[in-house]
Amino acid sequence: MEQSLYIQLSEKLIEKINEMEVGELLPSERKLAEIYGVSRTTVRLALDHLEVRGYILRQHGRGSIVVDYHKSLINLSEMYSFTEQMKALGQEPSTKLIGHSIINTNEKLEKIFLNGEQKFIKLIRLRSSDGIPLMYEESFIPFSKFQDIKIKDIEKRSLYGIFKEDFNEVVKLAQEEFSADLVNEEVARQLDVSPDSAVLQIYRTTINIKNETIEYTESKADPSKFSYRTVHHNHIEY
Amino acid sequence: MEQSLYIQLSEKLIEKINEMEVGELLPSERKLAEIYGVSRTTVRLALDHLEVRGYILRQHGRGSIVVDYHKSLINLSEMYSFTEQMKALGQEPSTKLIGHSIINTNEKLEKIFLNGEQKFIKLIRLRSSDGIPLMYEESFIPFSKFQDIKIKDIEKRSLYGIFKEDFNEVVKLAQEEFSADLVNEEVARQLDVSPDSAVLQIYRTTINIKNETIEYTESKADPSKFSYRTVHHNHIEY
DNA sequence: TAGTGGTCTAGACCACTCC
DNA sequence: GAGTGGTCTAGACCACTAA
Repeated sequence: MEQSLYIQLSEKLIEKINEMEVGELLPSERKLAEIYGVSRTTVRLALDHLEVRGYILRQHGRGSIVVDYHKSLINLSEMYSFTEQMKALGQEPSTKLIGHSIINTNEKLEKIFLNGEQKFIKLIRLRSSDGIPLMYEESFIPFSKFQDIKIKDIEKRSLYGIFKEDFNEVVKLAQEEFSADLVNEEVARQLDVSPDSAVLQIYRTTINIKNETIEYTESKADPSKFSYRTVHHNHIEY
Repeated sequence: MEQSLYIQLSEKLIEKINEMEVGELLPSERKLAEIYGVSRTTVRLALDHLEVRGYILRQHGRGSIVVDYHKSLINLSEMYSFTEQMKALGQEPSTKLIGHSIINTNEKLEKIFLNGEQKFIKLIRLRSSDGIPLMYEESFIPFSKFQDIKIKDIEKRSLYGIFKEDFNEVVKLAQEEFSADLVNEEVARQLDVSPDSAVLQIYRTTINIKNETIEYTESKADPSKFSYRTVHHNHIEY
């Protein structure tokens, strides 16, 4: 599959940016268009892409400024994928499947999935990076859609990869909610933290291209080892 | 100041979307261009704006689908402003200034501000919504830039409003980090939660248009009353 | 196959920054 | 005033969805 021009251009520009210092200015949009033989529109699409991902900031009348926010970001507007994010930060992710079962629906799951599904597959996973446990995750996926999932694959492939390759379910969007909680005994043991310590609680709902909910996950992260960073751009006036 | 065409168009489209049902399709981009007498580029800019803010989803070959994610979101790519976000959710925000002092720099602040600033103004605020305390915030702003700040205004105006109107400092971008912690005695008392309960810990650094750090804030939120939601769109392949 | 959103071009004018 | 990013136009072709 041939990538679009502006994506290719943004990749070339990332290489260039990696050789530059924070605070330096990129060539102007018109110059970049000339250098790479594309229209200014395409250059702008590539720069939009880089701005959202924390490689540059743009300043009206001045230019595109190199920044390094991308280095410390778990997430910008990209989809969350533990595996991908850890690799991007130069760490070696691993997943251990602690348990799996088929459960009946309950009030909470009904409110989330809204499709009358009666049974769900529950997956309990421990996520580690460079061998250190970071997150304890309980995931729920509808049985009718994913009953043929290969349990053995779950430790080796990402859940979203399995969804796409084996079930043709493409994740379009995820909603996440952040909160905090105290650990229980089981989670404390798995994460190797003291009982009654605080954990970062993340609730994630993922939605496919047809607007159906296909996954709900509750994660508990050790706050001393895993935190979540994001960047907001100011688009509105104050 | 005249707003750009695509912003005006996006506002008109929000009115239209508010009269539609979730799941309905907007007119096609070409039709919208014709209806509103603008180019398709302008329509696309307006739709980009709406997609990022959770009003629509776009599906290649199908159309722009009305969704209501904007209703449950504390944040999309908009800047974080407690006051604005609470109002958007239909709640009445209030701020109580618990304390303020001038402090000397320390190792942590030096690493964050990186400009050799020697003194900082420290503000301790309690943020409430409809009279219920949600967040305990400690903010640090450079003394040399903001020494003339009117302390009395802080309970009445938003900090970012004061920055802009009184100091001509426009916030360009904010970085936030989410973690979790146990409350201490003072915070437990202020938030009216039991000692040793967990709080959502938020660290925020805000940066102005010249790339200078102008504020650093540590917030502790009561997780039973305040959580943080966000949406990620899938731009990459899995 | 018709219609949709996604990408891309060439060109124009405006608003802003910096000298 | 020169150069920059921001907005806008008119038009084209491609890739995808749905009937």
